[in-house]
Amino acid sequence: MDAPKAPHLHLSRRERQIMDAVYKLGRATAAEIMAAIPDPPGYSATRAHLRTLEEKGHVRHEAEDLRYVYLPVVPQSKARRGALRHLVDTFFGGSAAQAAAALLDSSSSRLSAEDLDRLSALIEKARREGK
Amino acid sequence: MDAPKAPHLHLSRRERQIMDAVYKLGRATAAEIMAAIPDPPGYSATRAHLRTLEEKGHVRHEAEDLRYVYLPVVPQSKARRGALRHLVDTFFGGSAAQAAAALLDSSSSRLSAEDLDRLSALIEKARREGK
DNA sequence: AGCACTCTGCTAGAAAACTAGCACATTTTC
DNA sequence: GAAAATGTGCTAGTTTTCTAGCAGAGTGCT
Repeated sequence: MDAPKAPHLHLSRRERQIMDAVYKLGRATAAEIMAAIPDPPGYSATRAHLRTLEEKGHVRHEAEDLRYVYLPVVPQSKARRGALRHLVDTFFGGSAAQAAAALLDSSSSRLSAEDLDRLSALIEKARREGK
Repeated sequence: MDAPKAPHLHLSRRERQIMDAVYKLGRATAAEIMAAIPDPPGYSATRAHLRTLEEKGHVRHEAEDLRYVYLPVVPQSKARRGALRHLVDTFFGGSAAQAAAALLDSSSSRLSAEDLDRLSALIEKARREGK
């Protein structure tokens, strides 16, 4: 039992930025990760942080084509849940519904018809289950 | 223009925890904030961080009944947007729909009938606007 | 008044984060 | 097979973060 439950909780600023990049990219080299960070550290610093993160159990690496490709230890699907829970908790008083409403509202123009259908279906499902 | 656009981006670990507490509580004293942090710093440390955060323009305080009550400078409604955008971007490939789906899916049992109605209405609205 | 309590501001030392640069290894190019 | 590129591990120094403790100010109680 070494993999942390809540990935983001105790990370420093840089470590968090790097983990964000890793989750965003899925799998990436040090150079790619560095490039994905807004206010990027140097290459050397990035690698050092990645080594630290690996030691802490947040990422692992695979040797691929002569370099290391880094991957999150906690899979994106799990990490998502934690991140969502945290956000809902701190910004929406724990109400997932309010958070969902904010999502629908803020980017209504970008949702495709298929997206809307899919969401409607989920709501119907929730209705049935809740009944 | 001194208030930061993306509140969470450059904060240290403790500062981020404190800002989370401030947003969660809305307005709170140093003691309340400290109590709201999982792995809390000492009272003295909390106050020191609050002073730093105030200096950086993240929080302000009002004297109330002999103590200071701290409030976020960027209102929750704005901060939410940024937080959502960031989360959607790093964990859901930029797809708000996927994020919303995850929200509906993960906590379907907790959504009330009213919540579901409200969400349905939002979806309908989006459909009309998108058409 | 004197004492206890609670809060603030400040400061300095410890701890952690952050970073650049070097040495070594492997592959590619000439 | 030498030189250039590219990648790794490591280490040590600087900077920032984090923290506890103390002094002062205000309030309320006896």
